[in-house]
Amino acid sequence: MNSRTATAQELPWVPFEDRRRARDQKREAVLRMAVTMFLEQGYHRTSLNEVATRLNITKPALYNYFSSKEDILFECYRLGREMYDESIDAIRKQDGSGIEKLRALIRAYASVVTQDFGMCLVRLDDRELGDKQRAEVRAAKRRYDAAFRKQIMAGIEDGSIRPCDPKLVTFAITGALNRIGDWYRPDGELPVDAISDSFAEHLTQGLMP
Amino acid sequence: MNSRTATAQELPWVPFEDRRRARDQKREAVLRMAVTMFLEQGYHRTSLNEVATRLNITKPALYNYFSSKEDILFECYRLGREMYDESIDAIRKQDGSGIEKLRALIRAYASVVTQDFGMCLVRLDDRELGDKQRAEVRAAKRRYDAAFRKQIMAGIEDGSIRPCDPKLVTFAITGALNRIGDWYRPDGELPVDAISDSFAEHLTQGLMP
DNA sequence: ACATAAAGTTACCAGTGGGTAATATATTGG
DNA sequence: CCAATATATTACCCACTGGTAACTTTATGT
Repeated sequence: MNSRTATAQELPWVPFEDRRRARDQKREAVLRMAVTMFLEQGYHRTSLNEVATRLNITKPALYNYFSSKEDILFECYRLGREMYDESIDAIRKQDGSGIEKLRALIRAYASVVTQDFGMCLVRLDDRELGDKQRAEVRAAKRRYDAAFRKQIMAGIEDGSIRPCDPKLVTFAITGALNRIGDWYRPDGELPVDAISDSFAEHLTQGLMP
Repeated sequence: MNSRTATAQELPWVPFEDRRRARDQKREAVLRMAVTMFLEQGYHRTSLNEVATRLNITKPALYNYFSSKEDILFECYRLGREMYDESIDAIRKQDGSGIEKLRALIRAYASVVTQDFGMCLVRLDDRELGDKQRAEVRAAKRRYDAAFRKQIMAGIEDGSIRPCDPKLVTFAITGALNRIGDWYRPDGELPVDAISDSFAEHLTQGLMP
């Protein structure tokens, strides 16, 4: 709980001076604070006043970096999406049997979904966004889903996974993975590695021929 | 009040009962509409004005049945909880091997989680509730979790499930199940039975000795 | 050192939404 | 028919929040 407490971050705004920091760093600091608070309290229950106060600035200052609250949320999604995209691309380039790559995919996904920006993609409600931005986010989500499905089909192809319904199996796997954010605590007793290993194991155990 | 109670034993109890029933029906209609809209649009984006309008009444009329918006939400949770409790109790009384009962539990849970009141328990944010009510809801969620965990342990006991970490396996199973509400559509091509069968199959496949 | 732009602050606005008070309207029991 | 009760409506209030305007302060380039 405390390890993710909002004030625990390092702030580019020291109460008084030393405000000579790069714009991008400040922008990112806003995003880090925002995503943390959105996850902690929920999007609606987090006011921009609160976010600003915890950054040692005032609300209108946020509008130097973002055009709206929704914009902040969307940028959080963007950073999250980059994490997923990179992870998935990395796996795609690897080689190995279908089931091995599926396990790697599960582990990679688990490691992203346990971090703030990755978590926000599966825990925050994308219905807050406007049509265009929401469409972008949903397209990304569908791509991640498709990555799993393709990997399962590849496994069936090469015989490392026994025939099954890729769609339903994907739902089961991503469902289990997405929900990690609901119970995972960074300072808890279960390290990410243990979780991802166990999930990679258990969720693919029944898929072997 | 007192004189009415006395006369109530004679005859006119029936019309009174009728009235009370009418009231309960209306109350329930409010809840059904509310939960549907909460799930459709999200809790915050659903105003009581909207709910009332769709019921052909006005907002203050809602306060005849509920004391606050939060109260409405909590009562939705209550109905949902009843569904889970009944399902789980029914399974508990059955007999069969550990893994068979685990599969039954998965199927039962899936059938609840695809209905509005059941869905609201896993999709709506219980942080909207006040401390006391939230505690109640979370306690219920923990009980459902415990039901799975116990069932897995019982299966390990009787040899129908091979040794594993009940906690992590429970997380994986309930995670997959809870997320059904994110993609399930009542009018879609996948009937509930197909989903629950597939999940009961896939999620326990790797648990056999 | 000074002009200028960037970055912050104070003060404020407007829309929204939960909730209430006063009131009107049926419905029921006597 | 009358009194009482339940139920609904209209007309509000008020707190909060996202967002903006105008002004002040700070940093920077020449």
